[in-house]
Amino acid sequence: MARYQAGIRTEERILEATRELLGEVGLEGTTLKAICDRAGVRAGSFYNLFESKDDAVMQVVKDAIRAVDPHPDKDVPDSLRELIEAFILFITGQPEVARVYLKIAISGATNGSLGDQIIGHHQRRVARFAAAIGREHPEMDEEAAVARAEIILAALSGLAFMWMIQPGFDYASRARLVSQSSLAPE
Amino acid sequence: MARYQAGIRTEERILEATRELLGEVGLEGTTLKAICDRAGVRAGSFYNLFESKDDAVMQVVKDAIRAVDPHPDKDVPDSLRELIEAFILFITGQPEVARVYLKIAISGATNGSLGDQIIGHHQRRVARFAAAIGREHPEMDEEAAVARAEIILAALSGLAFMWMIQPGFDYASRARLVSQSSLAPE
DNA sequence: CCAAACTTAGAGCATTCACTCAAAATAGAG
DNA sequence: CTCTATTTTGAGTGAATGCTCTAAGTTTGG
Repeated sequence: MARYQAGIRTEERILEATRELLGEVGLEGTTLKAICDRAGVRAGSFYNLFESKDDAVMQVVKDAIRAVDPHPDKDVPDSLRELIEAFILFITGQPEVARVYLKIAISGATNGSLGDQIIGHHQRRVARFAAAIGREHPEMDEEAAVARAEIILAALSGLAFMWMIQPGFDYASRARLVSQSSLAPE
Repeated sequence: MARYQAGIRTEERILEATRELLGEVGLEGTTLKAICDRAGVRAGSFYNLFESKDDAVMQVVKDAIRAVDPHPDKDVPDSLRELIEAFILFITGQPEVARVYLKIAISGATNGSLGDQIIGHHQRRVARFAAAIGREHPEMDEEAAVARAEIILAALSGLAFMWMIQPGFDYASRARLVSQSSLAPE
């Protein structure tokens, strides 16, 4: 299954087109035709490289998350502060991709693989936050750490929600308040 | 424009069908055909009574909000605690309609009238929360009251988000913690 | 019972969507 | 250069979608 250069470049063009469209016109406007038009490709080529439209969208979302992941190589444990900063960067750095993420997550897992994958990612994120909290507060039992992780993520998500509705909302600084208050002793 | 009884009953059946469908299959599954099938009505009748599909969805969402509104008659000012309880009731009482609300809000106002209306409603809600806070804390200036209202709504929304992703999440009690902490002096 | 107003039916329209497929074109290894 | 594997094309499919329109039917007030 040796790839040719042409195919690899086409794949990149398609992902770039998908990323741009998600940013410009949201998930609704990111149709297959729109992706193909922008990438300068016909539908057949798209399906030679991707399983489905959702496949391409999911890759873009995953890339965006990965781009701000503090330690994509899994061996280094991350601090809560780093994780929170990564979340802030994810929301502020690619707001429209983040919007898609939240939207799909809210839509639930009934919609098929896209929702399933994002919810799965979210739950792994909760676990990662909880692990960091557990590491920094050894006196806390696991249940309490998970509860705190959920609250922190709820706050970060809720602030993101407000920001997306009210463009003037100062997301980053409010989110850092969450960081401070959550890092303080109970 | 005197209404006949038949038309009024049909309108109610359509709204009931829409409400049920939003709860059972979400916004995606609530198609015109599904609504009409369940209401036992043809498309023509639907459009005799509603401007568009979004019109019917919007009425359902508005009704749900209104049903838990502490003081629909505007003269009585509401307390912050009442407003928070109303929000909790909105989320827990009709979770799937609330899901639709959050989803449309996140989708933004570019999607047309549905998004516009929900964002408008949201902003009125912020103002109402801020007014209640201002009433209960006369020493606080207006800007601070608005900021606090935004944070409270962000927390409530974020918790709702978590609940929708993790069904085991105990929304009501966590949300009441927001209530307590936000009612405490600064 | 009449007539005007309102309601309903239901076929059908125009559009959009994600996706398929067989054949032509091209790239790359030997 | 040749031969094979990969890539690209682009018309086409079938299934949805929201919505329209006209003719027929029903309700209501007088």
